[in-house]
Amino acid sequence: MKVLTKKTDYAIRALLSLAASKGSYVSAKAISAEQGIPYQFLRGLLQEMIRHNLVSSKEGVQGGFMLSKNPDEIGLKQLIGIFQGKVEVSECMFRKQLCANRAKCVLRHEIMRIEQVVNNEFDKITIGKLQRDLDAVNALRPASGNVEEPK
Amino acid sequence: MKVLTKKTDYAIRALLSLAASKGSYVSAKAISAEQGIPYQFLRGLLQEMIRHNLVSSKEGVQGGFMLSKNPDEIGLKQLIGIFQGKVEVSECMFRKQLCANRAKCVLRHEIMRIEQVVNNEFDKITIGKLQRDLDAVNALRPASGNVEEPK
DNA sequence: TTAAACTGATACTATATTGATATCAGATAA
DNA sequence: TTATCTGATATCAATATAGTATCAGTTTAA
Ligand code: FES
Ligand code: FES
Repeated sequence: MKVLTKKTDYAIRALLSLAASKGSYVSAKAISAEQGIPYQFLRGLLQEMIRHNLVSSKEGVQGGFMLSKNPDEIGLKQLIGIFQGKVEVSECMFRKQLCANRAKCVLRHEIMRIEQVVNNEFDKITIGKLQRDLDAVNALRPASGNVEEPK
Repeated sequence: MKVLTKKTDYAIRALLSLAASKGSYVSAKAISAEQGIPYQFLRGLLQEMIRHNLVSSKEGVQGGFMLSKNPDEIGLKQLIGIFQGKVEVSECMFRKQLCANRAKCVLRHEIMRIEQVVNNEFDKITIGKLQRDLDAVNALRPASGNVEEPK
């Protein structure tokens, strides 16, 4: 059970790159290099995020992408929604007859409760929060961009 | 994002069938009919559950399957672990170099917290609990096995 | 004593999802 | 006026999910 797919993972990283260069355009190429994301794959993600009004773009030389929202207004819940589809219990409830009385279905009820909890938690994690957390960590080891790779 | 795949979904239902016939063997055919689970698919699931000591079997005529544990000792967390692989954050941490200092990685940290919560919640939901909840619901509408299908 | 009702074990197929590339047209700045 | 960008698609490969088929062996009961 994978919580975050590559798409969401990459999208978060890309947004963190954009958040770090607030106010100026960053090219897909630059983000790709910085975050190690396959270039064309990233392009697709950025276009998807344009459609959802998370970023805006500028074409041509020196063009690129920029956040079109406050980083605190971009939550993981939304990103997961965009790139993985919203959290679903299971498709059991779509099979007619088999789950009669689904309004009272116990299993469904229990899992929707968990769904709630998860969504709430993911909603609290925003790009802004991650950015600040990241800054805090970087402040502790101010030297190079890279530290020793843990086992 | 699908929380429960068919495998887990079906496994839960099968276990509920077994729990309802405590002490006697129930054939895969019977479970398949009762729960609307594709026969051969179900067989595979049952065998997998034997390997994990959740059920035991008896071959031949009048053979079948039986719970080999107390229903309260079978939690959804374990079932998800068996049929969907244990909950993982994302595979980002396996790509060497890209996530240096992963011990302090913010995103990873946040998501592992959620992972904890989810696992705890899933662990609380056992076959025994579902069975009791189910009984309670059935007690409210004691007549036929089926009620009107909600829209 | 044998046929029907079972499970064990495995191989296979189909479909969907995920991850990744490739192309070409058009915009823009130097 | 060309190199650097994005827009928009089309395509492809790898993996995961869902479901089917087959055959061997066990057990019960007629
Ligand atoms: S609605 Fe499907 S298991 Fe209940
Ligand atoms: S360990 Fe991979 S994003 Fe942090």
